[in-house]
Amino acid sequence: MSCERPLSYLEVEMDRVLSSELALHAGERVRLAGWMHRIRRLGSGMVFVHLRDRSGICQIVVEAPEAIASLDGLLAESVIEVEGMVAVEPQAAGGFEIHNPTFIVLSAVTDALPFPINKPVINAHLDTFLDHAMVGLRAPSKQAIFRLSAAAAHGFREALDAQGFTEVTTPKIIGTASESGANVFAIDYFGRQAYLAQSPQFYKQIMVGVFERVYEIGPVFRAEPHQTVRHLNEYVSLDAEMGFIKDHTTVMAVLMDVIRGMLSYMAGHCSRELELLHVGMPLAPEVFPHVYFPDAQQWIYEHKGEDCRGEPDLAPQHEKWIGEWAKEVHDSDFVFVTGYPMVKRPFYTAPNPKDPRYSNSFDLLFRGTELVTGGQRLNRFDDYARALEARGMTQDAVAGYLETFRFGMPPHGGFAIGLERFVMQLVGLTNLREAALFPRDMERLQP
RNA sequence: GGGGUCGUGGUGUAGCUGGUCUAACACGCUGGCCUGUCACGCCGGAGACCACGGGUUCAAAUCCCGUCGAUCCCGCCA
Repeated sequence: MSCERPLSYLEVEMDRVLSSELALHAGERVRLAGWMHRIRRLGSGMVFVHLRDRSGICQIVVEAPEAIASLDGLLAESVIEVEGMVAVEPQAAGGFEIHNPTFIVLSAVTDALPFPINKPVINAHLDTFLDHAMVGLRAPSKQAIFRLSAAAAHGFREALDAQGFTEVTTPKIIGTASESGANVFAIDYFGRQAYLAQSPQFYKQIMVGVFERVYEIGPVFRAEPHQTVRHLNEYVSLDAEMGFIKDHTTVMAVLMDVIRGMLSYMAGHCSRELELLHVGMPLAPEVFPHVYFPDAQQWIYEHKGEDCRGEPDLAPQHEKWIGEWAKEVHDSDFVFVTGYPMVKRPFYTAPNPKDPRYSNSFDLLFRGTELVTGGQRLNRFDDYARALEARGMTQDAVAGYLETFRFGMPPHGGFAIGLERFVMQLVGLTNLREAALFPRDMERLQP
């Protein structure tokens, strides 16, 4: 029996140079590895290969006949290892390129891609793209979207960690369809009926009783039969919940801090992606403008001539108008709408003590689209008992949840940001599906 | 769930008031030319019985009906 020591990460990576690091190795012979992003065969003895790795793209100039021959028949996306000389070359993008290369083909591609992915614009319908997302996502412009997505989540974590929040993960398979029974997916759980969680709401509140401040990044599942550019049946929710608040305005203050944290993390770490996607940072003032729900309706009535006063909710068009108002009058791409009517909010929502028709809750609109919902929750058991009764719900269905409130819960509240929506609005995508790696909607389960 | 629009080579489109459409263009693929390309360029080539089924007509990619698929709006939500 042999007992060979596996190579460490450092040893494995030791002599691999990334395409973005050529400047550090001018005049040296280096080894690179990656995908053949593009190959241009100029006649008689000159070939340009663009090599793509996780750091970017660099150019390799091939002139030796035997090196050119080693690339025969290879199509884009072949995986190759290259050894060659780093040369200073003003003509090359970035100022450096690889000369006198030799190649090892790690994985040859001989079939044409379903559509070219090395063009500035991907020329494929969204549906076609999604059918081939496994390879389409390699396109730099598509990569950039999901690097931004990752950075947004990172910024969210960083901002909340700094405020003493603890990250938690809660079950996505749950035993009771609690919050609003109609919108959950039922699954078979060893012969019993179970459901996919449509929100970590109950668990994050429970965890406030443990940690005071918690957050969670995870998928949520909505069995809503919608077919629009801003809905998915599975999406990533950035959830936060905190105890010992004054009311929903405390939550709003934390949320503003988080949004700014997300944006500044992206600005600091994703300049390349932001530039590639032509994304301008949104206007996010120190304090986001906010408008009380009935006042928003009154404003719409007076300025847009549409009378939605008394309606329990705002329509997408109303949200667009509010967003325009915030931008024009307050130089902000973000705007809070506070005090949504209690009838439109779930049973755990805390009412406005001065006018119990309205709630201590809010939505945050980002460029005219709903991005965040949040608010203050009830925190006393008796209030829950009354709220459930008023809605004709039984305590049995949520018994475990209610135990939390029987044994002492502080005034608390929280919010949930839709990650894909955030990225969609930031980048200016026209369809939320472009902000999800493998989106799930009513029709799509693959890939 | 209600309504609108659309289905043409691998991809994106043109054609669609019926008639040399033997289906055009661009990207991709492919043969050739070019030693500085980087959305290279130039000359050739392959590849689509026009989503599927039925109907009208002398004649259908084109008009009608149905089916399937896609897409957008509304409702609902993040």
